[in-house]
Amino acid sequence: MTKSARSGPYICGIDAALDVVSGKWKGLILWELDNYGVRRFAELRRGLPGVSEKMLTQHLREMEQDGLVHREVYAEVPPRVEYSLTEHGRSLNAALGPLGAWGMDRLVRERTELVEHRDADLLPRPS
Amino acid sequence: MTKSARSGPYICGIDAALDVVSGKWKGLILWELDNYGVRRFAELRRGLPGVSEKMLTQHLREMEQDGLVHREVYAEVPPRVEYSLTEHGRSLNAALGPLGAWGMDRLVRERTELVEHRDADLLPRPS
DNA sequence: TGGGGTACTTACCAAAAGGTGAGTGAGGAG
DNA sequence: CTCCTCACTCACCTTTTGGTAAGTACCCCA
Repeated sequence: MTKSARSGPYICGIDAALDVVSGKWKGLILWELDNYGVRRFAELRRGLPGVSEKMLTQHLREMEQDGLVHREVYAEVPPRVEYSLTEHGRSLNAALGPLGAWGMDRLVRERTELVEHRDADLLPRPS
Repeated sequence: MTKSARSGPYICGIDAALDVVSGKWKGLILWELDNYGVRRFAELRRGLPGVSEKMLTQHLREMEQDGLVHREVYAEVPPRVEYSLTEHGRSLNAALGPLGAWGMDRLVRERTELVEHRDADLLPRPS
């Protein structure tokens, strides 16, 4: 009961998936954890320029609740906490692959169009 | 200039893509338009139970700006406006496919776990 | 003794997102 | 004559989201 979805009900799978990745930094957290495998709190913070500590912990807790990340606490001093992706989290990242590619494509296209516009503005139309 | 991205800059493609689909109803709008091909405003409203007219127009305008949907206005009375996906929008939907599948999987798993929990609660442990 | 690092939590605030209810203006149904 | 439909727009409000700054408790380094 404590682990059920935070919102819903969902109409389709997209709904359910978007709910889990929506959050200013979640995409980047996923990407960072997938890239490095294991990361400590401060490493993540440094890897996400501009994130506040509050949001980082909040997002990590939610993703833990959602079964995406694993949190390992070592009872040392100074404290050490390591975050990594669960199997479920890794499968989410795989499912996000095509979307990421689409986004990259879009970014490239945007820049291309801007360049074209600049050229069109600079060059007088051939008469 | 008027058509550049609404936010950014983006760190990776996921970022850019999520920006375009984040919005309470955008996933459903995409799904509805992909399903039916062409939909009128009122049809979309009826297809998205609970959406407010304000949010529906707002989301449609943003998606139009982002080059995902095409808006065709017929100068008739009563007014008629038809929405459909652009090529870009259809490619986004394709890229969302795996994510949607992941989400469905997650929903099914969730229900399965609930059922397992219920069973575990109902059945006394074999001693 | 003072500063930095570890991984947080808490209170307070600002901005963004989203909902509500009204109004538009013409046509068609009752 | 009144209400409903179409596709919106607008003003106002609430909810959600995210940021800021401080505090915690202990350690290491100079």
